[in-house]
Amino acid sequence: MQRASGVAGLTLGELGAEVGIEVPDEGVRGKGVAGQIVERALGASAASRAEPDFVGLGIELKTIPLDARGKPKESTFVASISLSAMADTDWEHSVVFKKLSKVLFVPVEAASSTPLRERRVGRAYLWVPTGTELGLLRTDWERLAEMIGHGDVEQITGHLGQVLQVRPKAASGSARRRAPDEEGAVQWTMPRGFYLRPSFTGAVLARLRREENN
DNA sequence: TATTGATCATAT
DNA sequence: ATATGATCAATA
Repeated sequence: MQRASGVAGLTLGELGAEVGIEVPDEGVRGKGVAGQIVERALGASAASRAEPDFVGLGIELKTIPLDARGKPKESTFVASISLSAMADTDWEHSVVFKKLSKVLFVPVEAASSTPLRERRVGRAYLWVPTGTELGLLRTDWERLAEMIGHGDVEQITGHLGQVLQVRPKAASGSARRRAPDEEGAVQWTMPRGFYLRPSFTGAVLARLRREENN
């Protein structure tokens, strides 16, 4: 938290220079760069592993783009899905549950009119989900996991899930992964990931702000 | 204009 | 290839 408060107010360009990461001019080339910069600045493991970023602390780091009103501009990617493993996993053992047990949200200005390098980093929030929040996540996760396990992955759209959704997560539209079909055999489908809806992360941040002021 | 589906960059 | 970091851009 001390490190996080130390980077609040800096721009991505300034912080990127400190940690040796160049900020691209084109927005399309800068996807993820805010996360990379903040990872290095705060000393996260910075490895692409299915574990929390701060392994010893069990804390997952997420930058979150906020608009001028302080609301999330985008959904928050949580984890890739091992489609073949979903049938044998329950909520408490899921990677989503593990990653969301503790999350450090680091806000970043998101107005597309502001060049990436001029966007400022905000004050961080440490989110530990309440029982209510966990219940919402669990309900969505179990519904989606059951569909995948039963071979109905192709029936899943981004419309499903009140707070947690499943959406494509791939380098291109031609990517394919193994998944169970309706008879338990293999079918090939698009890689997918779990994402938190902006309305949910917005409500979470609003709660954390309220509690800060009380 | 909000949301879903598609895509971009880096690391192992 | 597949995980991480996400945002872009077409659609509803």
